[in-house]
Amino acid sequence: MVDCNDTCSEGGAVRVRFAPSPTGMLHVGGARTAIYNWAFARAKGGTFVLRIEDTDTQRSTDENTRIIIDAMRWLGLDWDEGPQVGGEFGPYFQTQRTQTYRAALERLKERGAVYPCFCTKEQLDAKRAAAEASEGGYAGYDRTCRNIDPAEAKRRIDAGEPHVWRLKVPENHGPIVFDDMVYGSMSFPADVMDDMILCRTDGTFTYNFAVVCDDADMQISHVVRGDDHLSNTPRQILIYEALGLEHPVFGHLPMILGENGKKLSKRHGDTSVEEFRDRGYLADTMVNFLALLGWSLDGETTIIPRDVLCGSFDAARIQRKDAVFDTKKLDWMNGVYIRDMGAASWALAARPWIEQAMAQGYAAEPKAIVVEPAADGSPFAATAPSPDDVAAAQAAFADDPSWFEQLYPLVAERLVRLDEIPDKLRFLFWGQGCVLDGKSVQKVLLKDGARAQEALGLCRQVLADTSVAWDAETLQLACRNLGEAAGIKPKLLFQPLRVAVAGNMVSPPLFESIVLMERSDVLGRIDNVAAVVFPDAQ
RNA sequence: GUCCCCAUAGUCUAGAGGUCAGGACGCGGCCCUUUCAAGGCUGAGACACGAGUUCGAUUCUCGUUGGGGGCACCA
Repeated sequence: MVDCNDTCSEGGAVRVRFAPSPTGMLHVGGARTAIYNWAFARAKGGTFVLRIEDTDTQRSTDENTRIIIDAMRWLGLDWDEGPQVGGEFGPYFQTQRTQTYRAALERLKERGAVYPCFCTKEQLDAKRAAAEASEGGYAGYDRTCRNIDPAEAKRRIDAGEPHVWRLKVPENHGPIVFDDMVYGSMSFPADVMDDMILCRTDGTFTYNFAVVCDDADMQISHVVRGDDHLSNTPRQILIYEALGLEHPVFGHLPMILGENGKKLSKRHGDTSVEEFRDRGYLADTMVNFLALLGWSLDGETTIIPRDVLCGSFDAARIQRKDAVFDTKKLDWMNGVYIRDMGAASWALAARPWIEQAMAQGYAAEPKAIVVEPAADGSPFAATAPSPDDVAAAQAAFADDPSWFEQLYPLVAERLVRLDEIPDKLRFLFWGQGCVLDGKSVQKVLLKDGARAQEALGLCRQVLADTSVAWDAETLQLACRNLGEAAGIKPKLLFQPLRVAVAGNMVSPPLFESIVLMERSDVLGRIDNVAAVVFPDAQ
């Protein structure tokens, strides 16, 4: 490991970049790379550049660019230069920088550091296939065109023969060495380096060439990127040397692996940050969790607010070992952040799911009591809300957002993800209807000798008494006292009420929930449930 | 085939010659409790293996094994 302070102070201002290619959504591995660059820049008072590497026109799309930028904004990784914010080293899309690559290539031609190659793709594929099949394996381009006489080459180019430009890797170069910010002293033998293609037949430029040009032109001081580029680094250094430029400091990050220890893939859960967002993980959680995958503050602290992260990010503490993405820990951390965020920001972040809960609640309303079989263990059958239900939910939220902050205490300690909200809060919006969980009905309301019907009656009596304040603590005490007088234990008194009101023996706090509902709805619901569950009673 | 990297509990990690190998997630138990949680206390659980170096290795060196990555007219 290299002491970064040395390299930083020598090089002057810290300029780092995150350079995603818009060939897909923002992958969590990419997000972590972005976080490290961002935190490093902030910790060093440097500049964080966002650059879109869209040289692969086949796979790059504007849609993906938009998604990636949105994800960066959502994560709160603000960039100082790049798309939407500009900067003096723009443009920040590689497809708009071809002139600079062309100029660089001309420079290399003048220096005799490149040569044209007339081998066709088909010829190269065939050669590679043959080499791989043979004993020695493939050892790179065989340099057929490297020794073509320059005059001859010029003749063929002028004749319009298709060709690419390759880097002429110097003979007898000696090992390529550099100090990596995380891996320390690195050394690669130069004689195994391929004469890589810099400019394709169609005149477009390859990644390795484009990054070097861009990083040089944008005066990037530290290239912090994924481990998968470690082997590319000596090739790029060769290009810097051919161009007569100093190379930046490199820092390579270990990979993020899936729970199976293999490369993270869609097969084993979500991989893009927008998928995590849509499942109700908070941006703060993602930044904290990802930051800790391969880096530690002190080995003890796990909850690290972003201001601490970008205040104390130390590249020397970046791990060299690949890390496994642990969803269980992510869930735990999200719960911590939810408990910590406060009602106002929760209501804001949770809005889509609260509206969903309401819409589903309305959809179930026709005052009908539905008993769901408990066979599959799922508490509720999904009832599809109508567009009207959805519109009503949105209107309610828009009407008085602050009302919804009252829901926070009901679920703050019970949520792992925001997308669990509908399941937990739907019952509040059922009106006088109720979707009863069959298992809960059996185990609580119809339990032998539990006096459930009596308990329900007692509670109803309290809830119907308008002289008792509609306040959670007051109602709870009044019920408790009545139950005590009747010789019914709290558990046997409250559980039946819980099932009648929430439809399930598991729910958010009972009376805290009840006081958020209309008294008439609560009483009506209890009556409706009783009528269904105890039909012969009266 | 070739080049490169990595190796502390199931997982994320602290550790940089002498530590009771520390913390976190998860898991078990107890407490709290009208459910579920949250919270508190507590328990089990790791230095991949083999040689060296050393008075002494988790820590340094080499090897083995096991993982991972690169070697494209992809990025």
